[in-house]
Amino acid sequence: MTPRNKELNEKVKDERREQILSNSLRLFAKKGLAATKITDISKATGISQGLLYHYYKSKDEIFIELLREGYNKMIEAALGLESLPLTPLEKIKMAIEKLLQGFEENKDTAYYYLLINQASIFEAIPDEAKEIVKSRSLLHEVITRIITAGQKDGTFKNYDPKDMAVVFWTSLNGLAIYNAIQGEDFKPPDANILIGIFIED
Amino acid sequence: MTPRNKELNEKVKDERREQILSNSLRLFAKKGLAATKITDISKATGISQGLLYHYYKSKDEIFIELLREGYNKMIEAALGLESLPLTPLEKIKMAIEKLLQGFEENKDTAYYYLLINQASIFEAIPDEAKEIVKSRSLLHEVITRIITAGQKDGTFKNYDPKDMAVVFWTSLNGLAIYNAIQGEDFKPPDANILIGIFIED
DNA sequence: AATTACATTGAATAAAATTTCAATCAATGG
DNA sequence: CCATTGATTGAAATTTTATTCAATGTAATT
Repeated sequence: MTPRNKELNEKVKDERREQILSNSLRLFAKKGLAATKITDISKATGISQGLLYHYYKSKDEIFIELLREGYNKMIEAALGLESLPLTPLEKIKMAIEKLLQGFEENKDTAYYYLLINQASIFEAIPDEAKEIVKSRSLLHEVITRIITAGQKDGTFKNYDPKDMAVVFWTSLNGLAIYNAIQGEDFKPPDANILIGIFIED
Repeated sequence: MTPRNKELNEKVKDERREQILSNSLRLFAKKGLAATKITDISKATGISQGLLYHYYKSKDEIFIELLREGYNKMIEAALGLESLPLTPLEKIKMAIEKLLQGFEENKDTAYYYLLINQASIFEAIPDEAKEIVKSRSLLHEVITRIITAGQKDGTFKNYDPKDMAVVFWTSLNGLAIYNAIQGEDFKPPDANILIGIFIED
């Protein structure tokens, strides 16, 4: 009865979704949600506009899915890092280095950062997206805990750990944006400069 | 012949322009260029859509004027700072403190930052805007010079001054964004944390 | 009070973008 | 090779946004 293998069909569908998401991520990051038109996405993906609606019911839905993906990746990375058997200083170093390296190697890392920024800054984004970015505080909490531990063991400077976490995230975020602006020309600064925020060297 | 005093008329016109610009700045910063509609601007300014076109021939034109204003303010501030009779360390301190203070006191400061970011990041902005943001490098150069001076006199750490300038600007930029996200809740972090990038303390 | 200049309006028009949908196509199991 | 399913298309319909413009209002000048 079934005219086509169910699994294969699902696979094709997943691949299409994947293509749409990956092109949308790049476009949203480079042009912004509002400036990215449905036709931009379908053209970039190489499909008709109609087909896009077969997979997603709106641009917003795609944006939300990407945002959720991005957030999950970041939170996973942060919690993973926290649970590693490393000293607080090693954890902070690793976070900075991995991120800088991520920017260079894989554009998606930076793209997700830009998406999250858009969702955080702009009012004109879907409510569901606004909900997702509220979990931003979770990331601050992870870093705050690592910093507090680093202060207890005496390696870190003794400023308010929340302030330090703010500086940590905002600096990396600033670098993500700088990376996006520079494009191919991006050369990450020496990670030790940033580490100087946390320790005397 | 002239039915109305020329100067008064000019003054009224300037005020209107001012109103339009000030409302546009806020809207562009909070919603982004593409998501800000002409009707948003006219409604916020309390004028008809038609009148908007009497003053500016497009949304882009308003954006470009604001961007130019913002850039000029920043470059003026940076060059002014550089020429003050202060030590390099005092200059860097002053830059950080003034900026953090500016964010708290005057929303426009942060709004201009967001505008510049949009113009830098997004592809879908007018060519003229792209031209303006190229002068971003001027700001990096000013800070690089101050840092180099601070290294000569022995107060600053000895990383590549260009790298340090990048970290300086990206960190402040990150804070500007954080400030925008937090809104009224924004509490600037202790400026000394950032100063730790430059000196041992 | 009449004239003039131009700010201002609001609605009409044009352009752009989104969404829907009937028709076609392609693959597969029977 | 036929029937079925659902992916895919392209264009029509709808909605949103930008732009133009004829008509009106207002205040200063003569």
